[in-house]
Amino acid sequence: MRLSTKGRYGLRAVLEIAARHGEGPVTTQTIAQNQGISERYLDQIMIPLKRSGIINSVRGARGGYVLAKKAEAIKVGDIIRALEGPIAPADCVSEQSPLQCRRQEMCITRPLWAKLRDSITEVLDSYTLAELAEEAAAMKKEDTGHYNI
Amino acid sequence: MRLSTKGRYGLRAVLEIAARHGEGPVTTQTIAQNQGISERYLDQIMIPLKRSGIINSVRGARGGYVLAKKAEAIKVGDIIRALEGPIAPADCVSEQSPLQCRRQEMCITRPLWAKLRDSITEVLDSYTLAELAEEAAAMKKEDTGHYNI
DNA sequence: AATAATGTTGACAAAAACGATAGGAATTAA
DNA sequence: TTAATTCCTATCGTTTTTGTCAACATTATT
Repeated sequence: MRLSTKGRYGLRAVLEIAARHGEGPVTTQTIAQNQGISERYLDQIMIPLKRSGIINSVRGARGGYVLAKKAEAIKVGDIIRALEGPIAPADCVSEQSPLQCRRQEMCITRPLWAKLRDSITEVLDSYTLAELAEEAAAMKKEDTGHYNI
Repeated sequence: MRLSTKGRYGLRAVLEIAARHGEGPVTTQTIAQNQGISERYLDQIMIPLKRSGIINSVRGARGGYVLAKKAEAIKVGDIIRALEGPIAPADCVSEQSPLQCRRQEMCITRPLWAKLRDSITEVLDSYTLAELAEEAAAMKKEDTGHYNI
């Protein structure tokens, strides 16, 4: 029951991009420095985020990353799914193509896992990037803006 | 966001013990056969379950495992915690001794992880073994009782 | 005494997570 | 056009997790 660093770093990265909206493309260097993440590792995280249509890249000098949609339209769940795959406490209740087990109509624990999955998605999909970025902006006024985890 | 086999197997094992209440101690052999789990692996799973006071062991011939308390008093969450550790989507919001990060009062994502943790525990602690075992008993009447995942 | 069961430890392999490195390819600014 | 900047991809190594197996000690029953 643990999120990997990929999902957590990814959310922070996108949050950083959202916070710098209006400054033009944000480089991985900027994100890595501000968030204390390895820049190379960050490179790998940005790829699936781009493929999922959450961010767009701008190549060349003065390039970087920008949000692909409005912050209001990006759910935290989208970011987690892009980086960690479909949400599934057990394979048999995966959001995408759940694994069929021999007697799932006889399985006692399956309904429990399904309820757990729904509960998780409900939380992750209830937060949009805009809501989180707003809080971030409020916090930044009081400090340097360096935040973690 | 995935439960390991330890937790899932463990729940099924305890469920099997609960279902065989009245038959005396249940051996790992019986459980392993019925659930299709490696007996050696099961050995390792039983240890933390015993340490957590969920089951008791009976050594020697005709020994095995029995529930340490009434099935009504055992929550699914207890079993998961015993086998997977404290519930924590991120270390900073662990149920037990959360890891302090430098500026947690400035962290934007932390409240989100905390809410996620609460949502997970709420589901896992809402199910008792008795409730699940009841369903299992009802199902067994209609079939051989071999169920998975 | 023999048997059947748990308790404990260690070793092991496979997979995933984590992070670093290197070398392009593409674009823009100068 | 050249050089700088940046994305992009692939690979590699380390560590941790996951899952399995085996050997031996301990205990209780028969």
